[in-house]
Amino acid sequence: MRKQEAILLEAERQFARFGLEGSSIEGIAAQLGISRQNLLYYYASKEALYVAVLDNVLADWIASMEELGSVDTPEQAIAQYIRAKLRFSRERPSGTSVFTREVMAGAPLYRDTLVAKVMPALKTDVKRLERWAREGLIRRTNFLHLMFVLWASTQAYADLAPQFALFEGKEALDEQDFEAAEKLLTEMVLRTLKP
Amino acid sequence: MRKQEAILLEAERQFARFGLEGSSIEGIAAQLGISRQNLLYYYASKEALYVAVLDNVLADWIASMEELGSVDTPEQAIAQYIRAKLRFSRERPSGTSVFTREVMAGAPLYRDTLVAKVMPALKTDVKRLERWAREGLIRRTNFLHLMFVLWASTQAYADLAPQFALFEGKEALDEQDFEAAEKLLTEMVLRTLKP
Amino acid sequence: MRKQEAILLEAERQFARFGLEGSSIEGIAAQLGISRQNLLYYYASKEALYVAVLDNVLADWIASMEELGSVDTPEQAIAQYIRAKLRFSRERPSGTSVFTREVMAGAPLYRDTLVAKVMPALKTDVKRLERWAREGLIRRTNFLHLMFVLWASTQAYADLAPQFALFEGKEALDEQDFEAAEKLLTEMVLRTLKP
Amino acid sequence: MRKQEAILLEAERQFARFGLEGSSIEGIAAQLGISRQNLLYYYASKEALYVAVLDNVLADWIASMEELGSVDTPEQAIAQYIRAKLRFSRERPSGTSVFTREVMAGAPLYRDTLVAKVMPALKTDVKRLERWAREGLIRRTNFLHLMFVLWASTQAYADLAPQFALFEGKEALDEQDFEAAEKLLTEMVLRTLKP
DNA sequence: GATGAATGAGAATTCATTCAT
DNA sequence: CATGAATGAATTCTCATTCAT
Repeated sequence: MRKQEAILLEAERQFARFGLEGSSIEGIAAQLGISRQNLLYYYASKEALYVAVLDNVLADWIASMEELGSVDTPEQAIAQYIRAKLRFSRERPSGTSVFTREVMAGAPLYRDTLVAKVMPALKTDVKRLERWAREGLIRRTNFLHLMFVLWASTQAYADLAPQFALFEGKEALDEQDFEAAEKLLTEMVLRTLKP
Repeated sequence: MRKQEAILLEAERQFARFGLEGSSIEGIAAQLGISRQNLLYYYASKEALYVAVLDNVLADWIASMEELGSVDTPEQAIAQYIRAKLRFSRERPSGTSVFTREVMAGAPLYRDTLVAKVMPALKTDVKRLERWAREGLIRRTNFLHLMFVLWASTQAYADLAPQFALFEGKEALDEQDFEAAEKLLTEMVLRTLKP
Repeated sequence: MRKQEAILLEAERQFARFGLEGSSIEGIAAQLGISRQNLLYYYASKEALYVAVLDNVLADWIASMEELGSVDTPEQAIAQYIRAKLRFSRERPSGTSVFTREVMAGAPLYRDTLVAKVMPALKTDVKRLERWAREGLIRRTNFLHLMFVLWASTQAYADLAPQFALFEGKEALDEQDFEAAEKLLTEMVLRTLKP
Repeated sequence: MRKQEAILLEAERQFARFGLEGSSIEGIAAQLGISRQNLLYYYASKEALYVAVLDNVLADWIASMEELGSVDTPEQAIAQYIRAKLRFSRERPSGTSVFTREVMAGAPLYRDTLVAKVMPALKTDVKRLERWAREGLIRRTNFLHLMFVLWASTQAYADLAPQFALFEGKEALDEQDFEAAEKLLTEMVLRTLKP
């Protein structure tokens, strides 16, 4: 269905910007040139639409992070992780922000999914870092908080992009910003983990 | 007035969690045990209250960051900056989050203040880092993005605290988390900037 | 058509319980496992369905009351009338209640049919009672109101059945209740009419 | 508050005629010349208003039935009961009908109150009849169902009044009808209970 | 200061109904 | 026959705000 996806994307955009309560079904439908009731034909309620948006973003996010398994060295793995996460922030800033908003609200509607799907990925990453540390490939540090910092930083290039751009005197972040961010973050982590 | 401040703090808490549209004057007043008309006596409108909250948070934030000037070495300065920002995230998580939300929405109501009051501080910090780099005290890197990363990370310990806590299996972040974060971030930045 | 009747019966059940406005085409269709559009294929509108239900109930009611003509004594006639009406209340409680609801609403959609088809039957009954009174077979009393009372009482064993059952501590009225009602009502009327 | 009562009475009238779902807050408010929101200022929701109506009717009904205690003979008691119940049907037909509608729907919102407040009164009445029977003052019969019949009949003079009037060719039931009903019902019961 | 009363604006849903396929 | 798609009309309810006291 073309239409369902269009609704999903527009809803994502508005939820990201205005939050669940700040967005209206009317506003989303209007932007798409359809009637409010027609939108409700596809998604039975605002909340259902919201959850569908989260589901959709999460699925894409998981897909985009999955390609990372087949990497040899810690350096490559870390560089790839940062690149993938930043790319997602760049290509899907709204999706990223909807998640941040949900988390900031205490994840009232998405806590279970967060625990079921996001937490395991994080735990796997931490365990891999710990294994590498045991093998002497990287220096030991607080890997969980390292992941938090990486998560927060890469996320911010979507969530806080307007502020960053404003401070740079730009309309929006551009490719150079994302390259600089990637370079810096990779540098920071690699230096931190150098044995 | 005791009451004005109480209103401000409760509003801050609710705006942080539910956003501007997700919060209601009624809800804030109810939590304080006063009538919504009485609240409106102190703050003429919801938007006025919201701006007052932002003003209040910003003033406290600026105050808490100002003590940093009189420090000798880059190492001390950076350690202090991270400590101060994390302390603010810990002690004023709601205030921090209200700001993040406002920024995520594109700062519709607070853009000018952001430019007038926050940007200069950031520019000063960046310039100081550049001076130190010229003096050979620290390694040159993209200082602006470094500040972004620091901002994002420290902010996240307020905004994403529920998620971090959830992933740790805790009810809320505790002192150890903030200490770990401070240690890790300082370590990361210092290693990044080591000449 | 099997289906038309199934629709009619399910609609009768829901109209009886929730009223015309309290019932929805969707709800009736769902109970039958068909789509609401399909239901509308058989009955062009909700109102049409409602009238069809009333027509259907009325036809069956008239049929069930018609067998009464060929009875010899007043006693037998009265006993039979009460039995027939109670049996209808028992076997077709929903149909009975749809009628009561319509009447309570002032019969906005069914007044004419009521006058054309129900009133004559009532008048016939009253006239027969008056004839018997003239012949000295029964005591004279207000026969019209007697019929009202009989109508109301027998009807109530459908309409108010949930309340009666509740007061008896039962889930629903059972055979004994209907037998008791029949016995009592017959007794009451016969004693009332004994010359 | 004059206004609260006015709302209650108008709501009673409309709920009686159109049912809970068939009535609209807008319609009730319009009839009173106030805004929909103003009505909601007094009663927080449609359901709350509905329950308030039922509470109000029940209180008045209980009050109107309470005067019956101080009566000497069964004959007087029965006559008084019928008179009181019919008077209530006459003076408060809407209140009576709201109750009937609620019961017909299976008492989804008022079952508990029905059990707590109405059932005891009925049980008391039945017990009193049984005591009189033991004392030989009245003939024994099924007193519970006798009460049901009385309830149904007297109730019908409110609920089915439009139909009765229609059958009599009147606009509405008048004093004579209620007198006839009272006379007939009393007669019926007394004859039924004559030892 | 504080609150009862009132309202305009808007938002989410529900629902009957139509139309094309 | 049956249903996916779409919409107009209501309807409940929430909420910020105003005003009088």
